Amino acid sequence: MEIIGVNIKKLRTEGKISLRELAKKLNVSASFLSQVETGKATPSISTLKALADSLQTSVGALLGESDVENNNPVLKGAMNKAGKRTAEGMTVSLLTSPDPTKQMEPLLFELEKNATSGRSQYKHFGQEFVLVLKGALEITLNETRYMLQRGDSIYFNSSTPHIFKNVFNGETQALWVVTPPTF
Amino acid sequence: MEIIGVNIKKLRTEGKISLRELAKKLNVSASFLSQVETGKATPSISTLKALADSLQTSVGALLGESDVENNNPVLKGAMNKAGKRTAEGMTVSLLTSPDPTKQMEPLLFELEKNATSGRSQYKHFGQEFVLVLKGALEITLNETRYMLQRGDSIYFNSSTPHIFKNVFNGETQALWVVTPPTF
DNA sequence: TTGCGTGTCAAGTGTTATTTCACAACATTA
DNA sequence: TAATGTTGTGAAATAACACTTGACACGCAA
Repeated sequence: MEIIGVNIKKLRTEGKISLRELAKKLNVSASFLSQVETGKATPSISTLKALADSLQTSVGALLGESDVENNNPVLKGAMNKAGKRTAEGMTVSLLTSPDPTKQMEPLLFELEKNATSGRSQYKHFGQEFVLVLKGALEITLNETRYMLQRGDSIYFNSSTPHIFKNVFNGETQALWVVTPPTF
Repeated sequence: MEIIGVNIKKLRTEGKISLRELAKKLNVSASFLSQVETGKATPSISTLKALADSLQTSVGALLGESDVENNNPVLKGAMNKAGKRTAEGMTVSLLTSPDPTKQMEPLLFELEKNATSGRSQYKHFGQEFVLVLKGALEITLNETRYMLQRGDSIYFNSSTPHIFKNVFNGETQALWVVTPPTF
C-alpha cells in the first residue's frame, strides 16, 4: 500500500518540487504529505486525485496499476484523442498512460497554423526525439534553426534551449518522445 | 466525484451481484456500499482497491481514468528513407545517428506484406514504444495478441517475449522507439 | 397475509485523515 | 561564527468522515 508514497515521492523529486510547495498546491500540510510519502498515512481519494493532478499523472499510476507489466499496453487511435491545449493553437496528447516506471513518454503534438511554443518552456533534463508526421516544423536549438519536413526527425538534449513553430500552411503533427517522463 | 459510485453500480448490476453480497466480500456494510454508489460517501483507498478487485477492474477504471474506445486515425504519415534489410521483407532504418550517450533509439520499421519477426529476437531489457504509421501490425506479447491499426500505439517492456507481423494487405510502417539503445 | 429479497436513509460510533507544532540536518548569508 | 532559511520527519491532538447499526419502503413469491 505504501507504493503510493514511493511513487509520489519519485515524481515530486523528479520535478524538483519541495514538500511544502506541493502541499500548498493541494491544500494539505507538508507534514501530512511527508507521512503519505513514507507510508505512515493514506490520503483520501480526493486528495489522491489532486495529487495525481499536480504531479501530472493518474491515480492508477500512483497506485501502481498502470505498471508497464499489468496494464493494457495498447492505446487505440491516439491520433484523435482529446489532449490538453497547452498554448495557443497547440494541443498535446499522451500516447501512453502516465507511469513513473516508464522510461519514455511519447506525446503527440498538434500545432495549428503559426502556432509556436514559448522559449524552452519544457525544461526537464532528459533527451527528446521528434518526428514530424504531418506539415512542417521549425525547431530552434541554441539559436540554430532546423527545418523539419514530414518524415524528418531530430534528436537533442532537453537542456538545450529550444523553441518550435509550425511553419506549414495548415496543421502540423509531430510525435515527441521524451525521457525521462517529467512532463 | 460520484463517478465512482456510478461505475461501481454499473459493474455490480452487470454482474448481477446484490448489494449485500458484494458488501460481504469487502467486509463493509451493504448500507455503506449503497451510500458509495449513490455518491453520499466516499470509500477509503483500501476499500476502493478491494472494490476494484471484486469487480475485476482497476481503481483507475473506477475513477474514469481508463482509456476509452476511439475512432480511426487521420494520419497520412508516410516517409521514405533507405534502411537495412534485416529479414525477409523487413527493413529497419535508424532515425538518429548511433550514439552511446543517447537514451532512446528511434527506428523506422517497414514490413512488406506478410513479413514477420522471429520469436523475440530483440531482447534487451529496456522498454519499447511502437506507433503504427501505416498499415496494420499484429504484436504478440506473452501469448497475448494485440492488433494495431494505423495511429495505434503500444508500450511494453522489452523483456517480455514479443513477435510482430504485418497483417495488412500491403506495406506496414511503424515507428519503434527503444530504450536503452543496444546497437 | 407472511416472508424474504431488494436498495436507501438518519443518526450514531470509530477510525483515521489531517493539522499543529516541534525538531534535526543541511545550506546560505552576514 | 551565528543567524536565518530551507529541507524532511515525528508525536500528539483534533476534526472529518469512513463505516455501522437499525430502521424503513418497495417488489415478488408462497
